[in-house]
Amino acid sequence: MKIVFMGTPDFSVPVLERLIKEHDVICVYTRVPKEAGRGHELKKSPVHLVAEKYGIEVRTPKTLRNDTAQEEFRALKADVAVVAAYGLILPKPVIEAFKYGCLNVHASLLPRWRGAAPIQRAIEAGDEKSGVTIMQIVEALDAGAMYQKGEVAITPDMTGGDLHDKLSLMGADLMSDVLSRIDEIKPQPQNEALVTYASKLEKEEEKLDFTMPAMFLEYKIRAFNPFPATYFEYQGERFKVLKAKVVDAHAQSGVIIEGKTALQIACADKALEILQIQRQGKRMMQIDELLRGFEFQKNTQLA
RNA sequence: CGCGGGAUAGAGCAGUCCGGUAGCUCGUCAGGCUCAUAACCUGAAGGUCGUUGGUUCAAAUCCUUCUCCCGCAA
Repeated sequence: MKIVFMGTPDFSVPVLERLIKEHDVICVYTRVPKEAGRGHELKKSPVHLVAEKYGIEVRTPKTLRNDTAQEEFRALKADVAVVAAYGLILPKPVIEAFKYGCLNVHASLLPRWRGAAPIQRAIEAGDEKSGVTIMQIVEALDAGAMYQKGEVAITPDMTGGDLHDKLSLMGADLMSDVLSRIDEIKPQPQNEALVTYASKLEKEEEKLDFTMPAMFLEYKIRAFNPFPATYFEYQGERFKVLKAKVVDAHAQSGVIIEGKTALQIACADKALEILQIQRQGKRMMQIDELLRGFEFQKNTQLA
C-alpha cells in the first residue's frame, strides 16, 4: 500500500514512524518551516525532521487550495493519504484523490471532542476516558465515518502531556492495523446527536481564575500541563502552575491562605494547593524547593 | 539580529543599582534533649560567586567574550 503521510507536530511522529516501518510511505506533507522560539529562527516541524532522517520526500505547500498543489498531490498516485494533525484544511479534490481517500487519526472518542484541542478539553472537562479514533476524512470537520477506536482511561493524575503521548502511540497502532485490513472494515457513521467540539486553547485561558471552583482549576492545570501551562501573577511576576491539588480550606477567592510552608490559594469553594511551579526565568520545580528561598506573602489578594 | 530575566554551598533564594572579610532557609555531618518524631537545642563541614579578558589598591558587584537555562511574543 502506497501511502502519503500528512502531519506536523510531535503527535504525528509515532504514526509516521510506524507507517514507515510497516508500510510504504512515498511522500510526506507537513507545514512549512516557520520562525519559532527565541531569535525567531526557522524551525522545521518534527514530522519534517523525521521524514528527512528516513530520506523520504517532504513537501511543504502553504495551502492545498489551488490546482497546482492538488495536481502534484494526485500525481503521487498513492493508495491512501494518512493524516495526523497536519494543520491544513484538505479541500475536496485532495480528499478524493486516492482510492481509499484520506484516513485521519483523531485524539478523542468521536463524536465527542471534534476539533482542535481534544486532548486538553477532555481532561479539562473531567472526562473519565479518552481515546483515539481512526476515521475517514470528509469535508466537514472531523465528521467522517469511523473505522476503529481505542480507549484510554484518564486517571486523576494524568496530564495533557501524558495523555498526548499515550494517544499518539495508540494512534500509530490503530492506524497501522486499519491500513492492514482496510477492505474488511466497514466504517461506522458518527452519531450527530452526541457531537461536542473542542475549541482551540486561547491565551486568556492560561491565566487561573480563582473565582472558579478549585476542582475546575485542577482539571485545567492538569490539562494544560506541560503546554501551554496555566499561570497566576504575584507582585508583577508570572508563576506557571504545572500541578496542584484541591484542599479543604476557605477564604475569599484569590487570597493566599498560606505561602511559606506550602502555597494555598483560595478559590470559589475550596482552595488549591500548588505542587509544581515555574517561576519566571527559572526551571520548573516542586513547590517545596521554591519555598526554601522564596515566600509568598500570606493574605495577598491575587488578581 | 523580535523583547526580556537568570547562572552565588547538595537544593531554593538574598546580596549586584551605591565595588571593601560571601549571607539566609532547608539539607548533610557531629553532639544534646525526648518514650518518640519530618520536632527542638548546640556546633561543624561545604562556595576559585557559570566562562574569558579588562578597569581598580580592591570585583559576586563595573565593562567585555563565550556557554547554558528560562519567561514573553510569534
